Amino acid sequence: SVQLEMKALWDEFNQLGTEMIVTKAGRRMFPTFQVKIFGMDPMADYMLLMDFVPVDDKRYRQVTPYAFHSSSWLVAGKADPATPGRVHYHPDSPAKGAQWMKQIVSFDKLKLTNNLLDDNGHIILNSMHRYQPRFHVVYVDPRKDSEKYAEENFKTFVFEETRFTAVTAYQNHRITQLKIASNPFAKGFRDCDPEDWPRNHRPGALPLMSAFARSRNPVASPAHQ
Amino acid sequence: SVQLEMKALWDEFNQLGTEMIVTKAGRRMFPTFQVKIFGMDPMADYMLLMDFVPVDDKRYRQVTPYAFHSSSWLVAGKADPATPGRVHYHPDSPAKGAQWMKQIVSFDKLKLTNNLLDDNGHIILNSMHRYQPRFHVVYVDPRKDSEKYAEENFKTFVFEETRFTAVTAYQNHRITQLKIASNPFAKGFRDCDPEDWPRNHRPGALPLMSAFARSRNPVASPAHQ
DNA sequence: TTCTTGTCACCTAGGTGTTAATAT
DNA sequence: ATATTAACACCTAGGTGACAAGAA
Repeated sequence: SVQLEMKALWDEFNQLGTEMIVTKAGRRMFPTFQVKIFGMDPMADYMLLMDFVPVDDKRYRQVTPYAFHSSSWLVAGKADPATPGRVHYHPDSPAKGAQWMKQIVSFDKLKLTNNLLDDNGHIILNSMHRYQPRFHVVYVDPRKDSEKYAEENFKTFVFEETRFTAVTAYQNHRITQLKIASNPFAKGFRDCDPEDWPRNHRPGALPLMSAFARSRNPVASPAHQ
Repeated sequence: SVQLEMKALWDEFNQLGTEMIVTKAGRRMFPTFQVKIFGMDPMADYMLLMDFVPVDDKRYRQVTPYAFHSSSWLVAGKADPATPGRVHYHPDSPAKGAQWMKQIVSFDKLKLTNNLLDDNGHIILNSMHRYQPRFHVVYVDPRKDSEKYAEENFKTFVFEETRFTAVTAYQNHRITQLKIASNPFAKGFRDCDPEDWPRNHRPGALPLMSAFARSRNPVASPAHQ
């Protein structure tokens, strides 16, 4: 069995409608997909991997800018042609069950891109489409004709609270604020509670949102030469 | 067969008498021990590891400060009691031969410590003693009674130019300068040739040494109160 | 006196959202 | 009008030798 780590945080994002940035160079997910695993054979080898499947066949649109705080999306038509269905193997694969079970397994090397020609092995997604991450455990069968048992050596786990919309820029300002509040790498954009987060964070108690229009980069205004 | 990477740099250090810092928290080696590997069975599993053996049974002493530029050492007596003979497994172990051969194998996670009670799995060495790094390749024998074949499934490689003296502070100023000149993390201490190194570096052409007594930290000179 | 320790400024390396400019 | 890109300030995380103070 598998337990999703940081479930409370995932739930908080999911309630607002999680968005994940995709870039040409590849962007990590936040929250990071992390799991605790139970019930493996400690001595057997396993491969761990993830893939991403479309939640529906729709393409989404930004809502009018003045509803930026809203979490609503407009359906903009049918989905774009499917992207190459890549998978991401956890870099420690293959490893023994004992190794996988003795600590949290973190997919923090996984990156999302919208570059259809990506050759860094990143996961390719269509922006403005919704995706469901999936987690797969593959038992490395020592038998010679292991291909025949592929079916039974394969187990898939889906956590619906990890669904998200791929975007090139955040659409919902509350998602932006929750990312800033909870991702250590975005600390530079925080306004308040320099020490209250994430130590004393209770899920459900949302952080104070900062004023919308605060300029934090007074430098470098090339001013349209 | 195995080929040592950055051999020219190792030679340059070795000529001066390589020193490696050991600290309580653990310090990486520089140069980093890196190898290219040839002739493995691409489909077989291997473990790669390193250990460190004393070069002699001597303890060394600092020479008088006014000979700081010299690379000479005084023998200070017999070696201290041997440290726990730890080994460092390359973190990617075990992996297929194909995986090991397709790129340079770098032991950049290996750290040296002088803390006999270290529980971070670092290599424990005695300061002021000389050591020879060794590189071992272990074939993971799929046979049930693999223990019996341990002898033949084991191969050791020694590069004498990687010998060094463990120290808590550099003894030879020319070693310090060569470290500063060639280690990217020490760039803050460089005086000259901000771009000539290491791009245009030819082994044998030693970098210009900076003036000995140049204060780069004008702050905090308590001046012997 | 010789050696070790802990702190520090200064780097490398790379993950954030912001912003202005560009593309569609 | 909407979506994407690239440069950037500002972080996290951690690897350097210098230095002063402490230990042996």
